[in-house]
Amino acid sequence: MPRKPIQRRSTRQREAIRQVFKDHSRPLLPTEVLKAARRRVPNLGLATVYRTLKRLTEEGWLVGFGLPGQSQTYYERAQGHHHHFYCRECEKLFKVNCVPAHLKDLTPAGFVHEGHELVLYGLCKPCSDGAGAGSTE
Amino acid sequence: MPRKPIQRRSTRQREAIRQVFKDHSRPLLPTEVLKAARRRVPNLGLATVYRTLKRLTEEGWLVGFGLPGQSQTYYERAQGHHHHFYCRECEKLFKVNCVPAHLKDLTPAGFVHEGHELVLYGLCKPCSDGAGAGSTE
DNA sequence: ATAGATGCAAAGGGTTTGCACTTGA
DNA sequence: TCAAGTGCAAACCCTTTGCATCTAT
Repeated sequence: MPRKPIQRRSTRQREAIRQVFKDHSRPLLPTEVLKAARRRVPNLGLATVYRTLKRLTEEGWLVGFGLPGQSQTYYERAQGHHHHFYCRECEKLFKVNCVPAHLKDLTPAGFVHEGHELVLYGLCKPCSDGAGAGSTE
Repeated sequence: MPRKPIQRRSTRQREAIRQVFKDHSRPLLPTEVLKAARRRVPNLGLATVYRTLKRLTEEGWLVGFGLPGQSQTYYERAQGHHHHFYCRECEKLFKVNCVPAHLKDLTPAGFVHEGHELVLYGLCKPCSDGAGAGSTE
């Protein structure tokens, strides 16, 4: 039986959430998305944010990822494969280029490599310079 | 003032938990540790497991890490730096060698690299061969 | 009209914490 | 002795889900 493709509607909430990601380049937490999206849809609910993030991720418009040791999931637009540098001082995330070849080489013989997740951590330039947190909003 | 170093006592619970990690080479979840340790200390509590895992990690005897997209934290003995390959089929974790130099090179200029976390994922050999899950207990 | 979407509150899963009791040194 | 450690239950945080209501199409 041909499964009927679920219809997707365009709602104020959904568009507001999409816009938030168009306005921010850095990875966002669900609560950050909620806060930002509420500027357009004041009574937006957190459940809707979660449902929408999940939906947009399934559609491939967003990608979610978690930091080691943190239970929360960050989301950002799915544009180009890259990784992250996490500053333990200001807790911001920075994009880092990927070197697929090297990483793939680590895959044990006979194993099928489908993807990878990498997080570097330490201090970002602003923090290592002794300055306070930078402003990479 | 010289801060008084907190005294560490040797208890049945703590030794039982340590023993669990000596008996298993693969990363374990807190509940798995609980289950295994209860064979020695029947009425061991989950809270004690969490407190002990935290303590042993602070002492450097264990290392904890999380898989992208999973909220749980795995623990294993801190012996030699390495990473993991996660099989999406049988959900087992395999050790993978590390290539520090390459990863460190990804660190943006001016940033201080203190560490990194890498997870490769795909199919392990047994699963890609069409066989059921292997037995890498 | 009607299936998809929303908001709220309740429920879930993992982890932490408060507190009285127990125990190792 | 007595502070460190433990067990239990309640509390927490993040996320999902049930359900009545709302709204694109």
